Formats: sequence, structure tokens, C-alpha cells
Amino acid sequence: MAYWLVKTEPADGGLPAFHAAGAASLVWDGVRNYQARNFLRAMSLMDKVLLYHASCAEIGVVGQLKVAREPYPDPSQFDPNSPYFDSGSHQTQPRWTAVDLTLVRAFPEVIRLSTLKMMPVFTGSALTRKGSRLSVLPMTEDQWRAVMALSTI
DNA sequence: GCCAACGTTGGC
DNA sequence: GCCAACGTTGGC
Repeated sequence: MAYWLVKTEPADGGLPAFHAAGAASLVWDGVRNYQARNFLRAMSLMDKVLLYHASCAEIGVVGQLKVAREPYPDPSQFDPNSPYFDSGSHQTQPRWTAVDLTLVRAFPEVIRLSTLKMMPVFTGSALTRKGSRLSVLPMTEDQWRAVMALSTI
């Protein structure tokens, strides 16, 4: 089992969208960075995922997700009307990957980036490092536990 | 709105 | 294959 964190802006597949979806899953598509894609491809149904809000008033971890469907070709890469359309990707060998995610729970409080930055377990991590643009990233078990501990306060 | 940190593109 | 220019991400 592995631990992950996925980043989004609140208005673009963030917590409001998961609340609207209820128990249903959302397609996590549009990842167009190879390193992030490789992490997506490594996801399995057993894995645990954190949801992170970026570029907003309350930056930080907002809830817990689970993998509802294992990695499959991101449909948006073949959709000419999608902003994520990639004319260089072919059906026979899709370039980009999606997963489906469902909300497990929303945290009562946002666990802020500024809080994470103070925690030794996050020192040097891609999440707290200045300028890191990775939108899907692995977490260590210790990092996961630390977030879980804060999320129940 | 600013700017630092990246990743990507394209000329050579 | 190098690297400058450019576009994007994302914190502040």
C-alpha cells in the first residue's frame, strides 16, 4: 500500500466537487507532467490519498480520498474540445493517465501548508519545498501519520 | 500582482 | 546535445 497527495485548486476538482459528488467518484484527469503521471500510474485501489488545495486563501490539506478506479488512459487527451487535448497522443499508445477518486472524509479544519512546513517530517519534501510544481506526489508513512494526527484535533 | 522555480520548446 | 527563451505553477 502506498500514500499519495494530489493537488488542485478548490474550484477545479477540489473539495466542493467531491462534496457534490457524494459517494460517487471523480475522474482525476488533466495531469500533463510526466513525473506526476508516473506517480498516477503507480496508484492502486489499496492506496490512500490526501487532497490538497493550492492557489487559494487556505492553502493546505483538506481531506482524504481513496482510489476508486485504477490507472487508465486519460480520456481528455483524445477530446479536441478539452483544454487537456493532446494531439500528439495516440489511442494505441496513450500518453496520459487518469484515476478515479472518491472522498473518504473532509477534515474539520484545513491543515495549512504553513503548519506542514514547521513539521520535521516534511523537511525537504516536494510539498513544502518552495517552487515545487508537482501535482501528484508520494508521501511517506510517517508523513501520512502526521497528517492523520492533525486531522483529528 | 509579483516573482521564483520549474518544465518544455526550438534554434543552433 | 546544449541552452536561451518562454509558458506555467503556485506561494506570498
